[in-house]
Amino acid sequence: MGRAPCCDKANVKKGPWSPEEDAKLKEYIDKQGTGGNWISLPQKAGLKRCGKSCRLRWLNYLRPNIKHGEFSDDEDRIICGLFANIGSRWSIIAAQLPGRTDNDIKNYWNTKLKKKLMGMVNNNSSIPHQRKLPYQHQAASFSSLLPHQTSTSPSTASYNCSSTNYYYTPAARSVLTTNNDLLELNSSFSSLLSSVGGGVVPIHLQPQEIFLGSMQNNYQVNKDSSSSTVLMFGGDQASCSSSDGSCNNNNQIISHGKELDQYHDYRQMGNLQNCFYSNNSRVDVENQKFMISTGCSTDHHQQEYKPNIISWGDDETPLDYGLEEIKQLISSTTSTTSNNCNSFLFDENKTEEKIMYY
DNA sequence: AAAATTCGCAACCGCGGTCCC
DNA sequence: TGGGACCGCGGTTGCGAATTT
Repeated sequence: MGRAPCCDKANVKKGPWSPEEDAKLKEYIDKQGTGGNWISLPQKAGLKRCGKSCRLRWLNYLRPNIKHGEFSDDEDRIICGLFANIGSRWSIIAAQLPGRTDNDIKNYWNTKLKKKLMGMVNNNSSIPHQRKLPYQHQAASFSSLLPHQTSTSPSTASYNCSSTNYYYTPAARSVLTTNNDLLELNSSFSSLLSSVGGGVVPIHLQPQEIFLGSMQNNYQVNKDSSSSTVLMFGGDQASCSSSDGSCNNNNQIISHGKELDQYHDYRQMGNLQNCFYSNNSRVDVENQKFMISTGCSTDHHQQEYKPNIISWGDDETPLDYGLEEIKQLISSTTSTTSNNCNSFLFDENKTEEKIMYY
């Protein structure tokens, strides 16, 4: 009845493989092959290991043509693309990447790629001990890992900010440059924003203040100001679809309803005019944080706000995203840029009060 | 310089499907 | 045909290395 037990579990070695064990296993398989039976292999090869362990060691480390080291941009794109389509089917993804193992890809995704995808615009400076790339590097590397696409979104947005006091944090500085009174969104970040469903919000106004990034310390909004213009970036719906939302283009305020307790509607901060933001951008008044995201879920019944993609500011961004959320993000790189349905675009021929949605 | 913390990766674990007796 | 072993996969863990405090 049935087969013999695979191994004497009390008598097998566990833990890291020694070079001697590696050599034994490699030599045996080179000469004899696996024989299609991993369970009997360790005994034949003179190893005190479980067959499962031998198989894993061979497949993930010893077999020929295994690639070690950095993943290329192309590999990143393939992984992202496949993950968006099939999820964490690592063995299938690995089949598309010669020399890479499912374990390798899984580790790479969990430790680097996911964070690269989610956190590249996040200023995590408040998070202690966190290793992070320079902002420029993060933005550049992120944009390069997304699936190739063609976008009709402008690659660079410029904003006439002469006679404007503007402040931006180091996080914003990495994606914004000033050039003869023009505030420009770096092309790499601009394309990134559009690729993840965010958009550029160029407005022809005469703002008094522009705040980008964290609103901590010196970057606090002047709550008494009646003329501050605040630029925010983030994906949005093409219409005011929120059930409790409002949309007031005439007053140059685009908002999507009252926010939950800790995430106030920006308008509640004062008499701010010319406040543009998407329903996915939030200002955490209590903690004075500015957050953008390309997607969020607001459970009105549970009174819970869950930013799930990007935050920007001195904010501890949750990186523990759900599979569907990550897939949604990656998927949006193709769906939103192909039809621009989520991107803000400014129509130069229109009046300053109007923003067109495409 | 030492301790604390976090990261990265190899290896293990457990489960579901398949195979074999 | 049923029960148990095997296989392969994805999730999790453990630990050394790296980094920060």
